[in-house]
Amino acid sequence: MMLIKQVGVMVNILNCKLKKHIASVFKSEGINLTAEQFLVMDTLWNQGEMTQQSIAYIIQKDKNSVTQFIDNLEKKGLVNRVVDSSDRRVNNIRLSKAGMAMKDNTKNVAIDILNDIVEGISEEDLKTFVKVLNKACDNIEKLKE
Amino acid sequence: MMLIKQVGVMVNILNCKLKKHIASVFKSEGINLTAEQFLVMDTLWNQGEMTQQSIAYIIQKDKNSVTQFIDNLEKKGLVNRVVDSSDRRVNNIRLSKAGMAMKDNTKNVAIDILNDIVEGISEEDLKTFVKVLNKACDNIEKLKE
DNA sequence: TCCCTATTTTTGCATTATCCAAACATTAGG
DNA sequence: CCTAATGTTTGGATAATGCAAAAATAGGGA
Repeated sequence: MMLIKQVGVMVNILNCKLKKHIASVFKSEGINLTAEQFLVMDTLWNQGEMTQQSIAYIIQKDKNSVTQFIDNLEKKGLVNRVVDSSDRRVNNIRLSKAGMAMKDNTKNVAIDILNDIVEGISEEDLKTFVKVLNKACDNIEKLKE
Repeated sequence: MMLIKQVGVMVNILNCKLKKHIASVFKSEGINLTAEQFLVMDTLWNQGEMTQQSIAYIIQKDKNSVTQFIDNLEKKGLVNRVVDSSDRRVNNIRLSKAGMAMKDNTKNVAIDILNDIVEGISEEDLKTFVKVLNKACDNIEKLKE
């Protein structure tokens, strides 16, 4: 019972601390991205050009939020909207040269941040942690139906 | 490596889904509280009247955020600011009758939500999950120093 | 008592994330 | 063609969070 209550509170607290920490390290490293913008960039770095809809699906945000993320990334000159040649409703989001250029450094910084954060946690516990995260998300999805 | 990347993404996703789900269930149950406002109310229900600073410490938010939470809860008539008699800088936050009255129902709804969400997850995995959440938070705190 | 500093909270201002509903452009199916 | 569906944008709203400065009060010396 006590345990269950911790889940709700702690997920919220960890998420806030994590976002704040990422913002702070990114800033000190000269990386001008919010946590959410990083999620988008990371998706593009890993999987290349894709539609806003695919991005929304992968990072599990709604389309309005993604529109805004892309707006901000476009303002920063990191991505471009390219109208799809076979379906003109679709925007393909393409990394700009600047967006490409920051890939390696930013990914390294992100990996370092996460390594610092999981310091002292066993591989096994980490596996369980991710498993529970996924299961909880699935459960929430199922509750919607 | 893949595992570590999941941590950052999944914590963000779970937190969003959780907040959204709580908002939706609270709404359908006629409970007019955001997730953060609930954290404040729950703290007051459990520990009684306390200062904004103590609340901020317990729910791990900064003082500005807490000021806003209390503003909104006060507007809803759920809490009152009571100036401390021995130190007039301090506001003691006290539950109103309405704030008290919603306690049992709201706590039950919250417990039900969390039980639904951890459905199918073993007690042991849940313990590990909470342990990792706490450890990760601690790690972030230590990185600040 | 008076001054300086520390503490608790508020204010003002800004950014960001998120939501909803409606609009828009385009495509696809009958 | 026309209608329905799809991908995206827009407008309008609330909320969380951050920073810096201000306001009110307390407390410790000189």
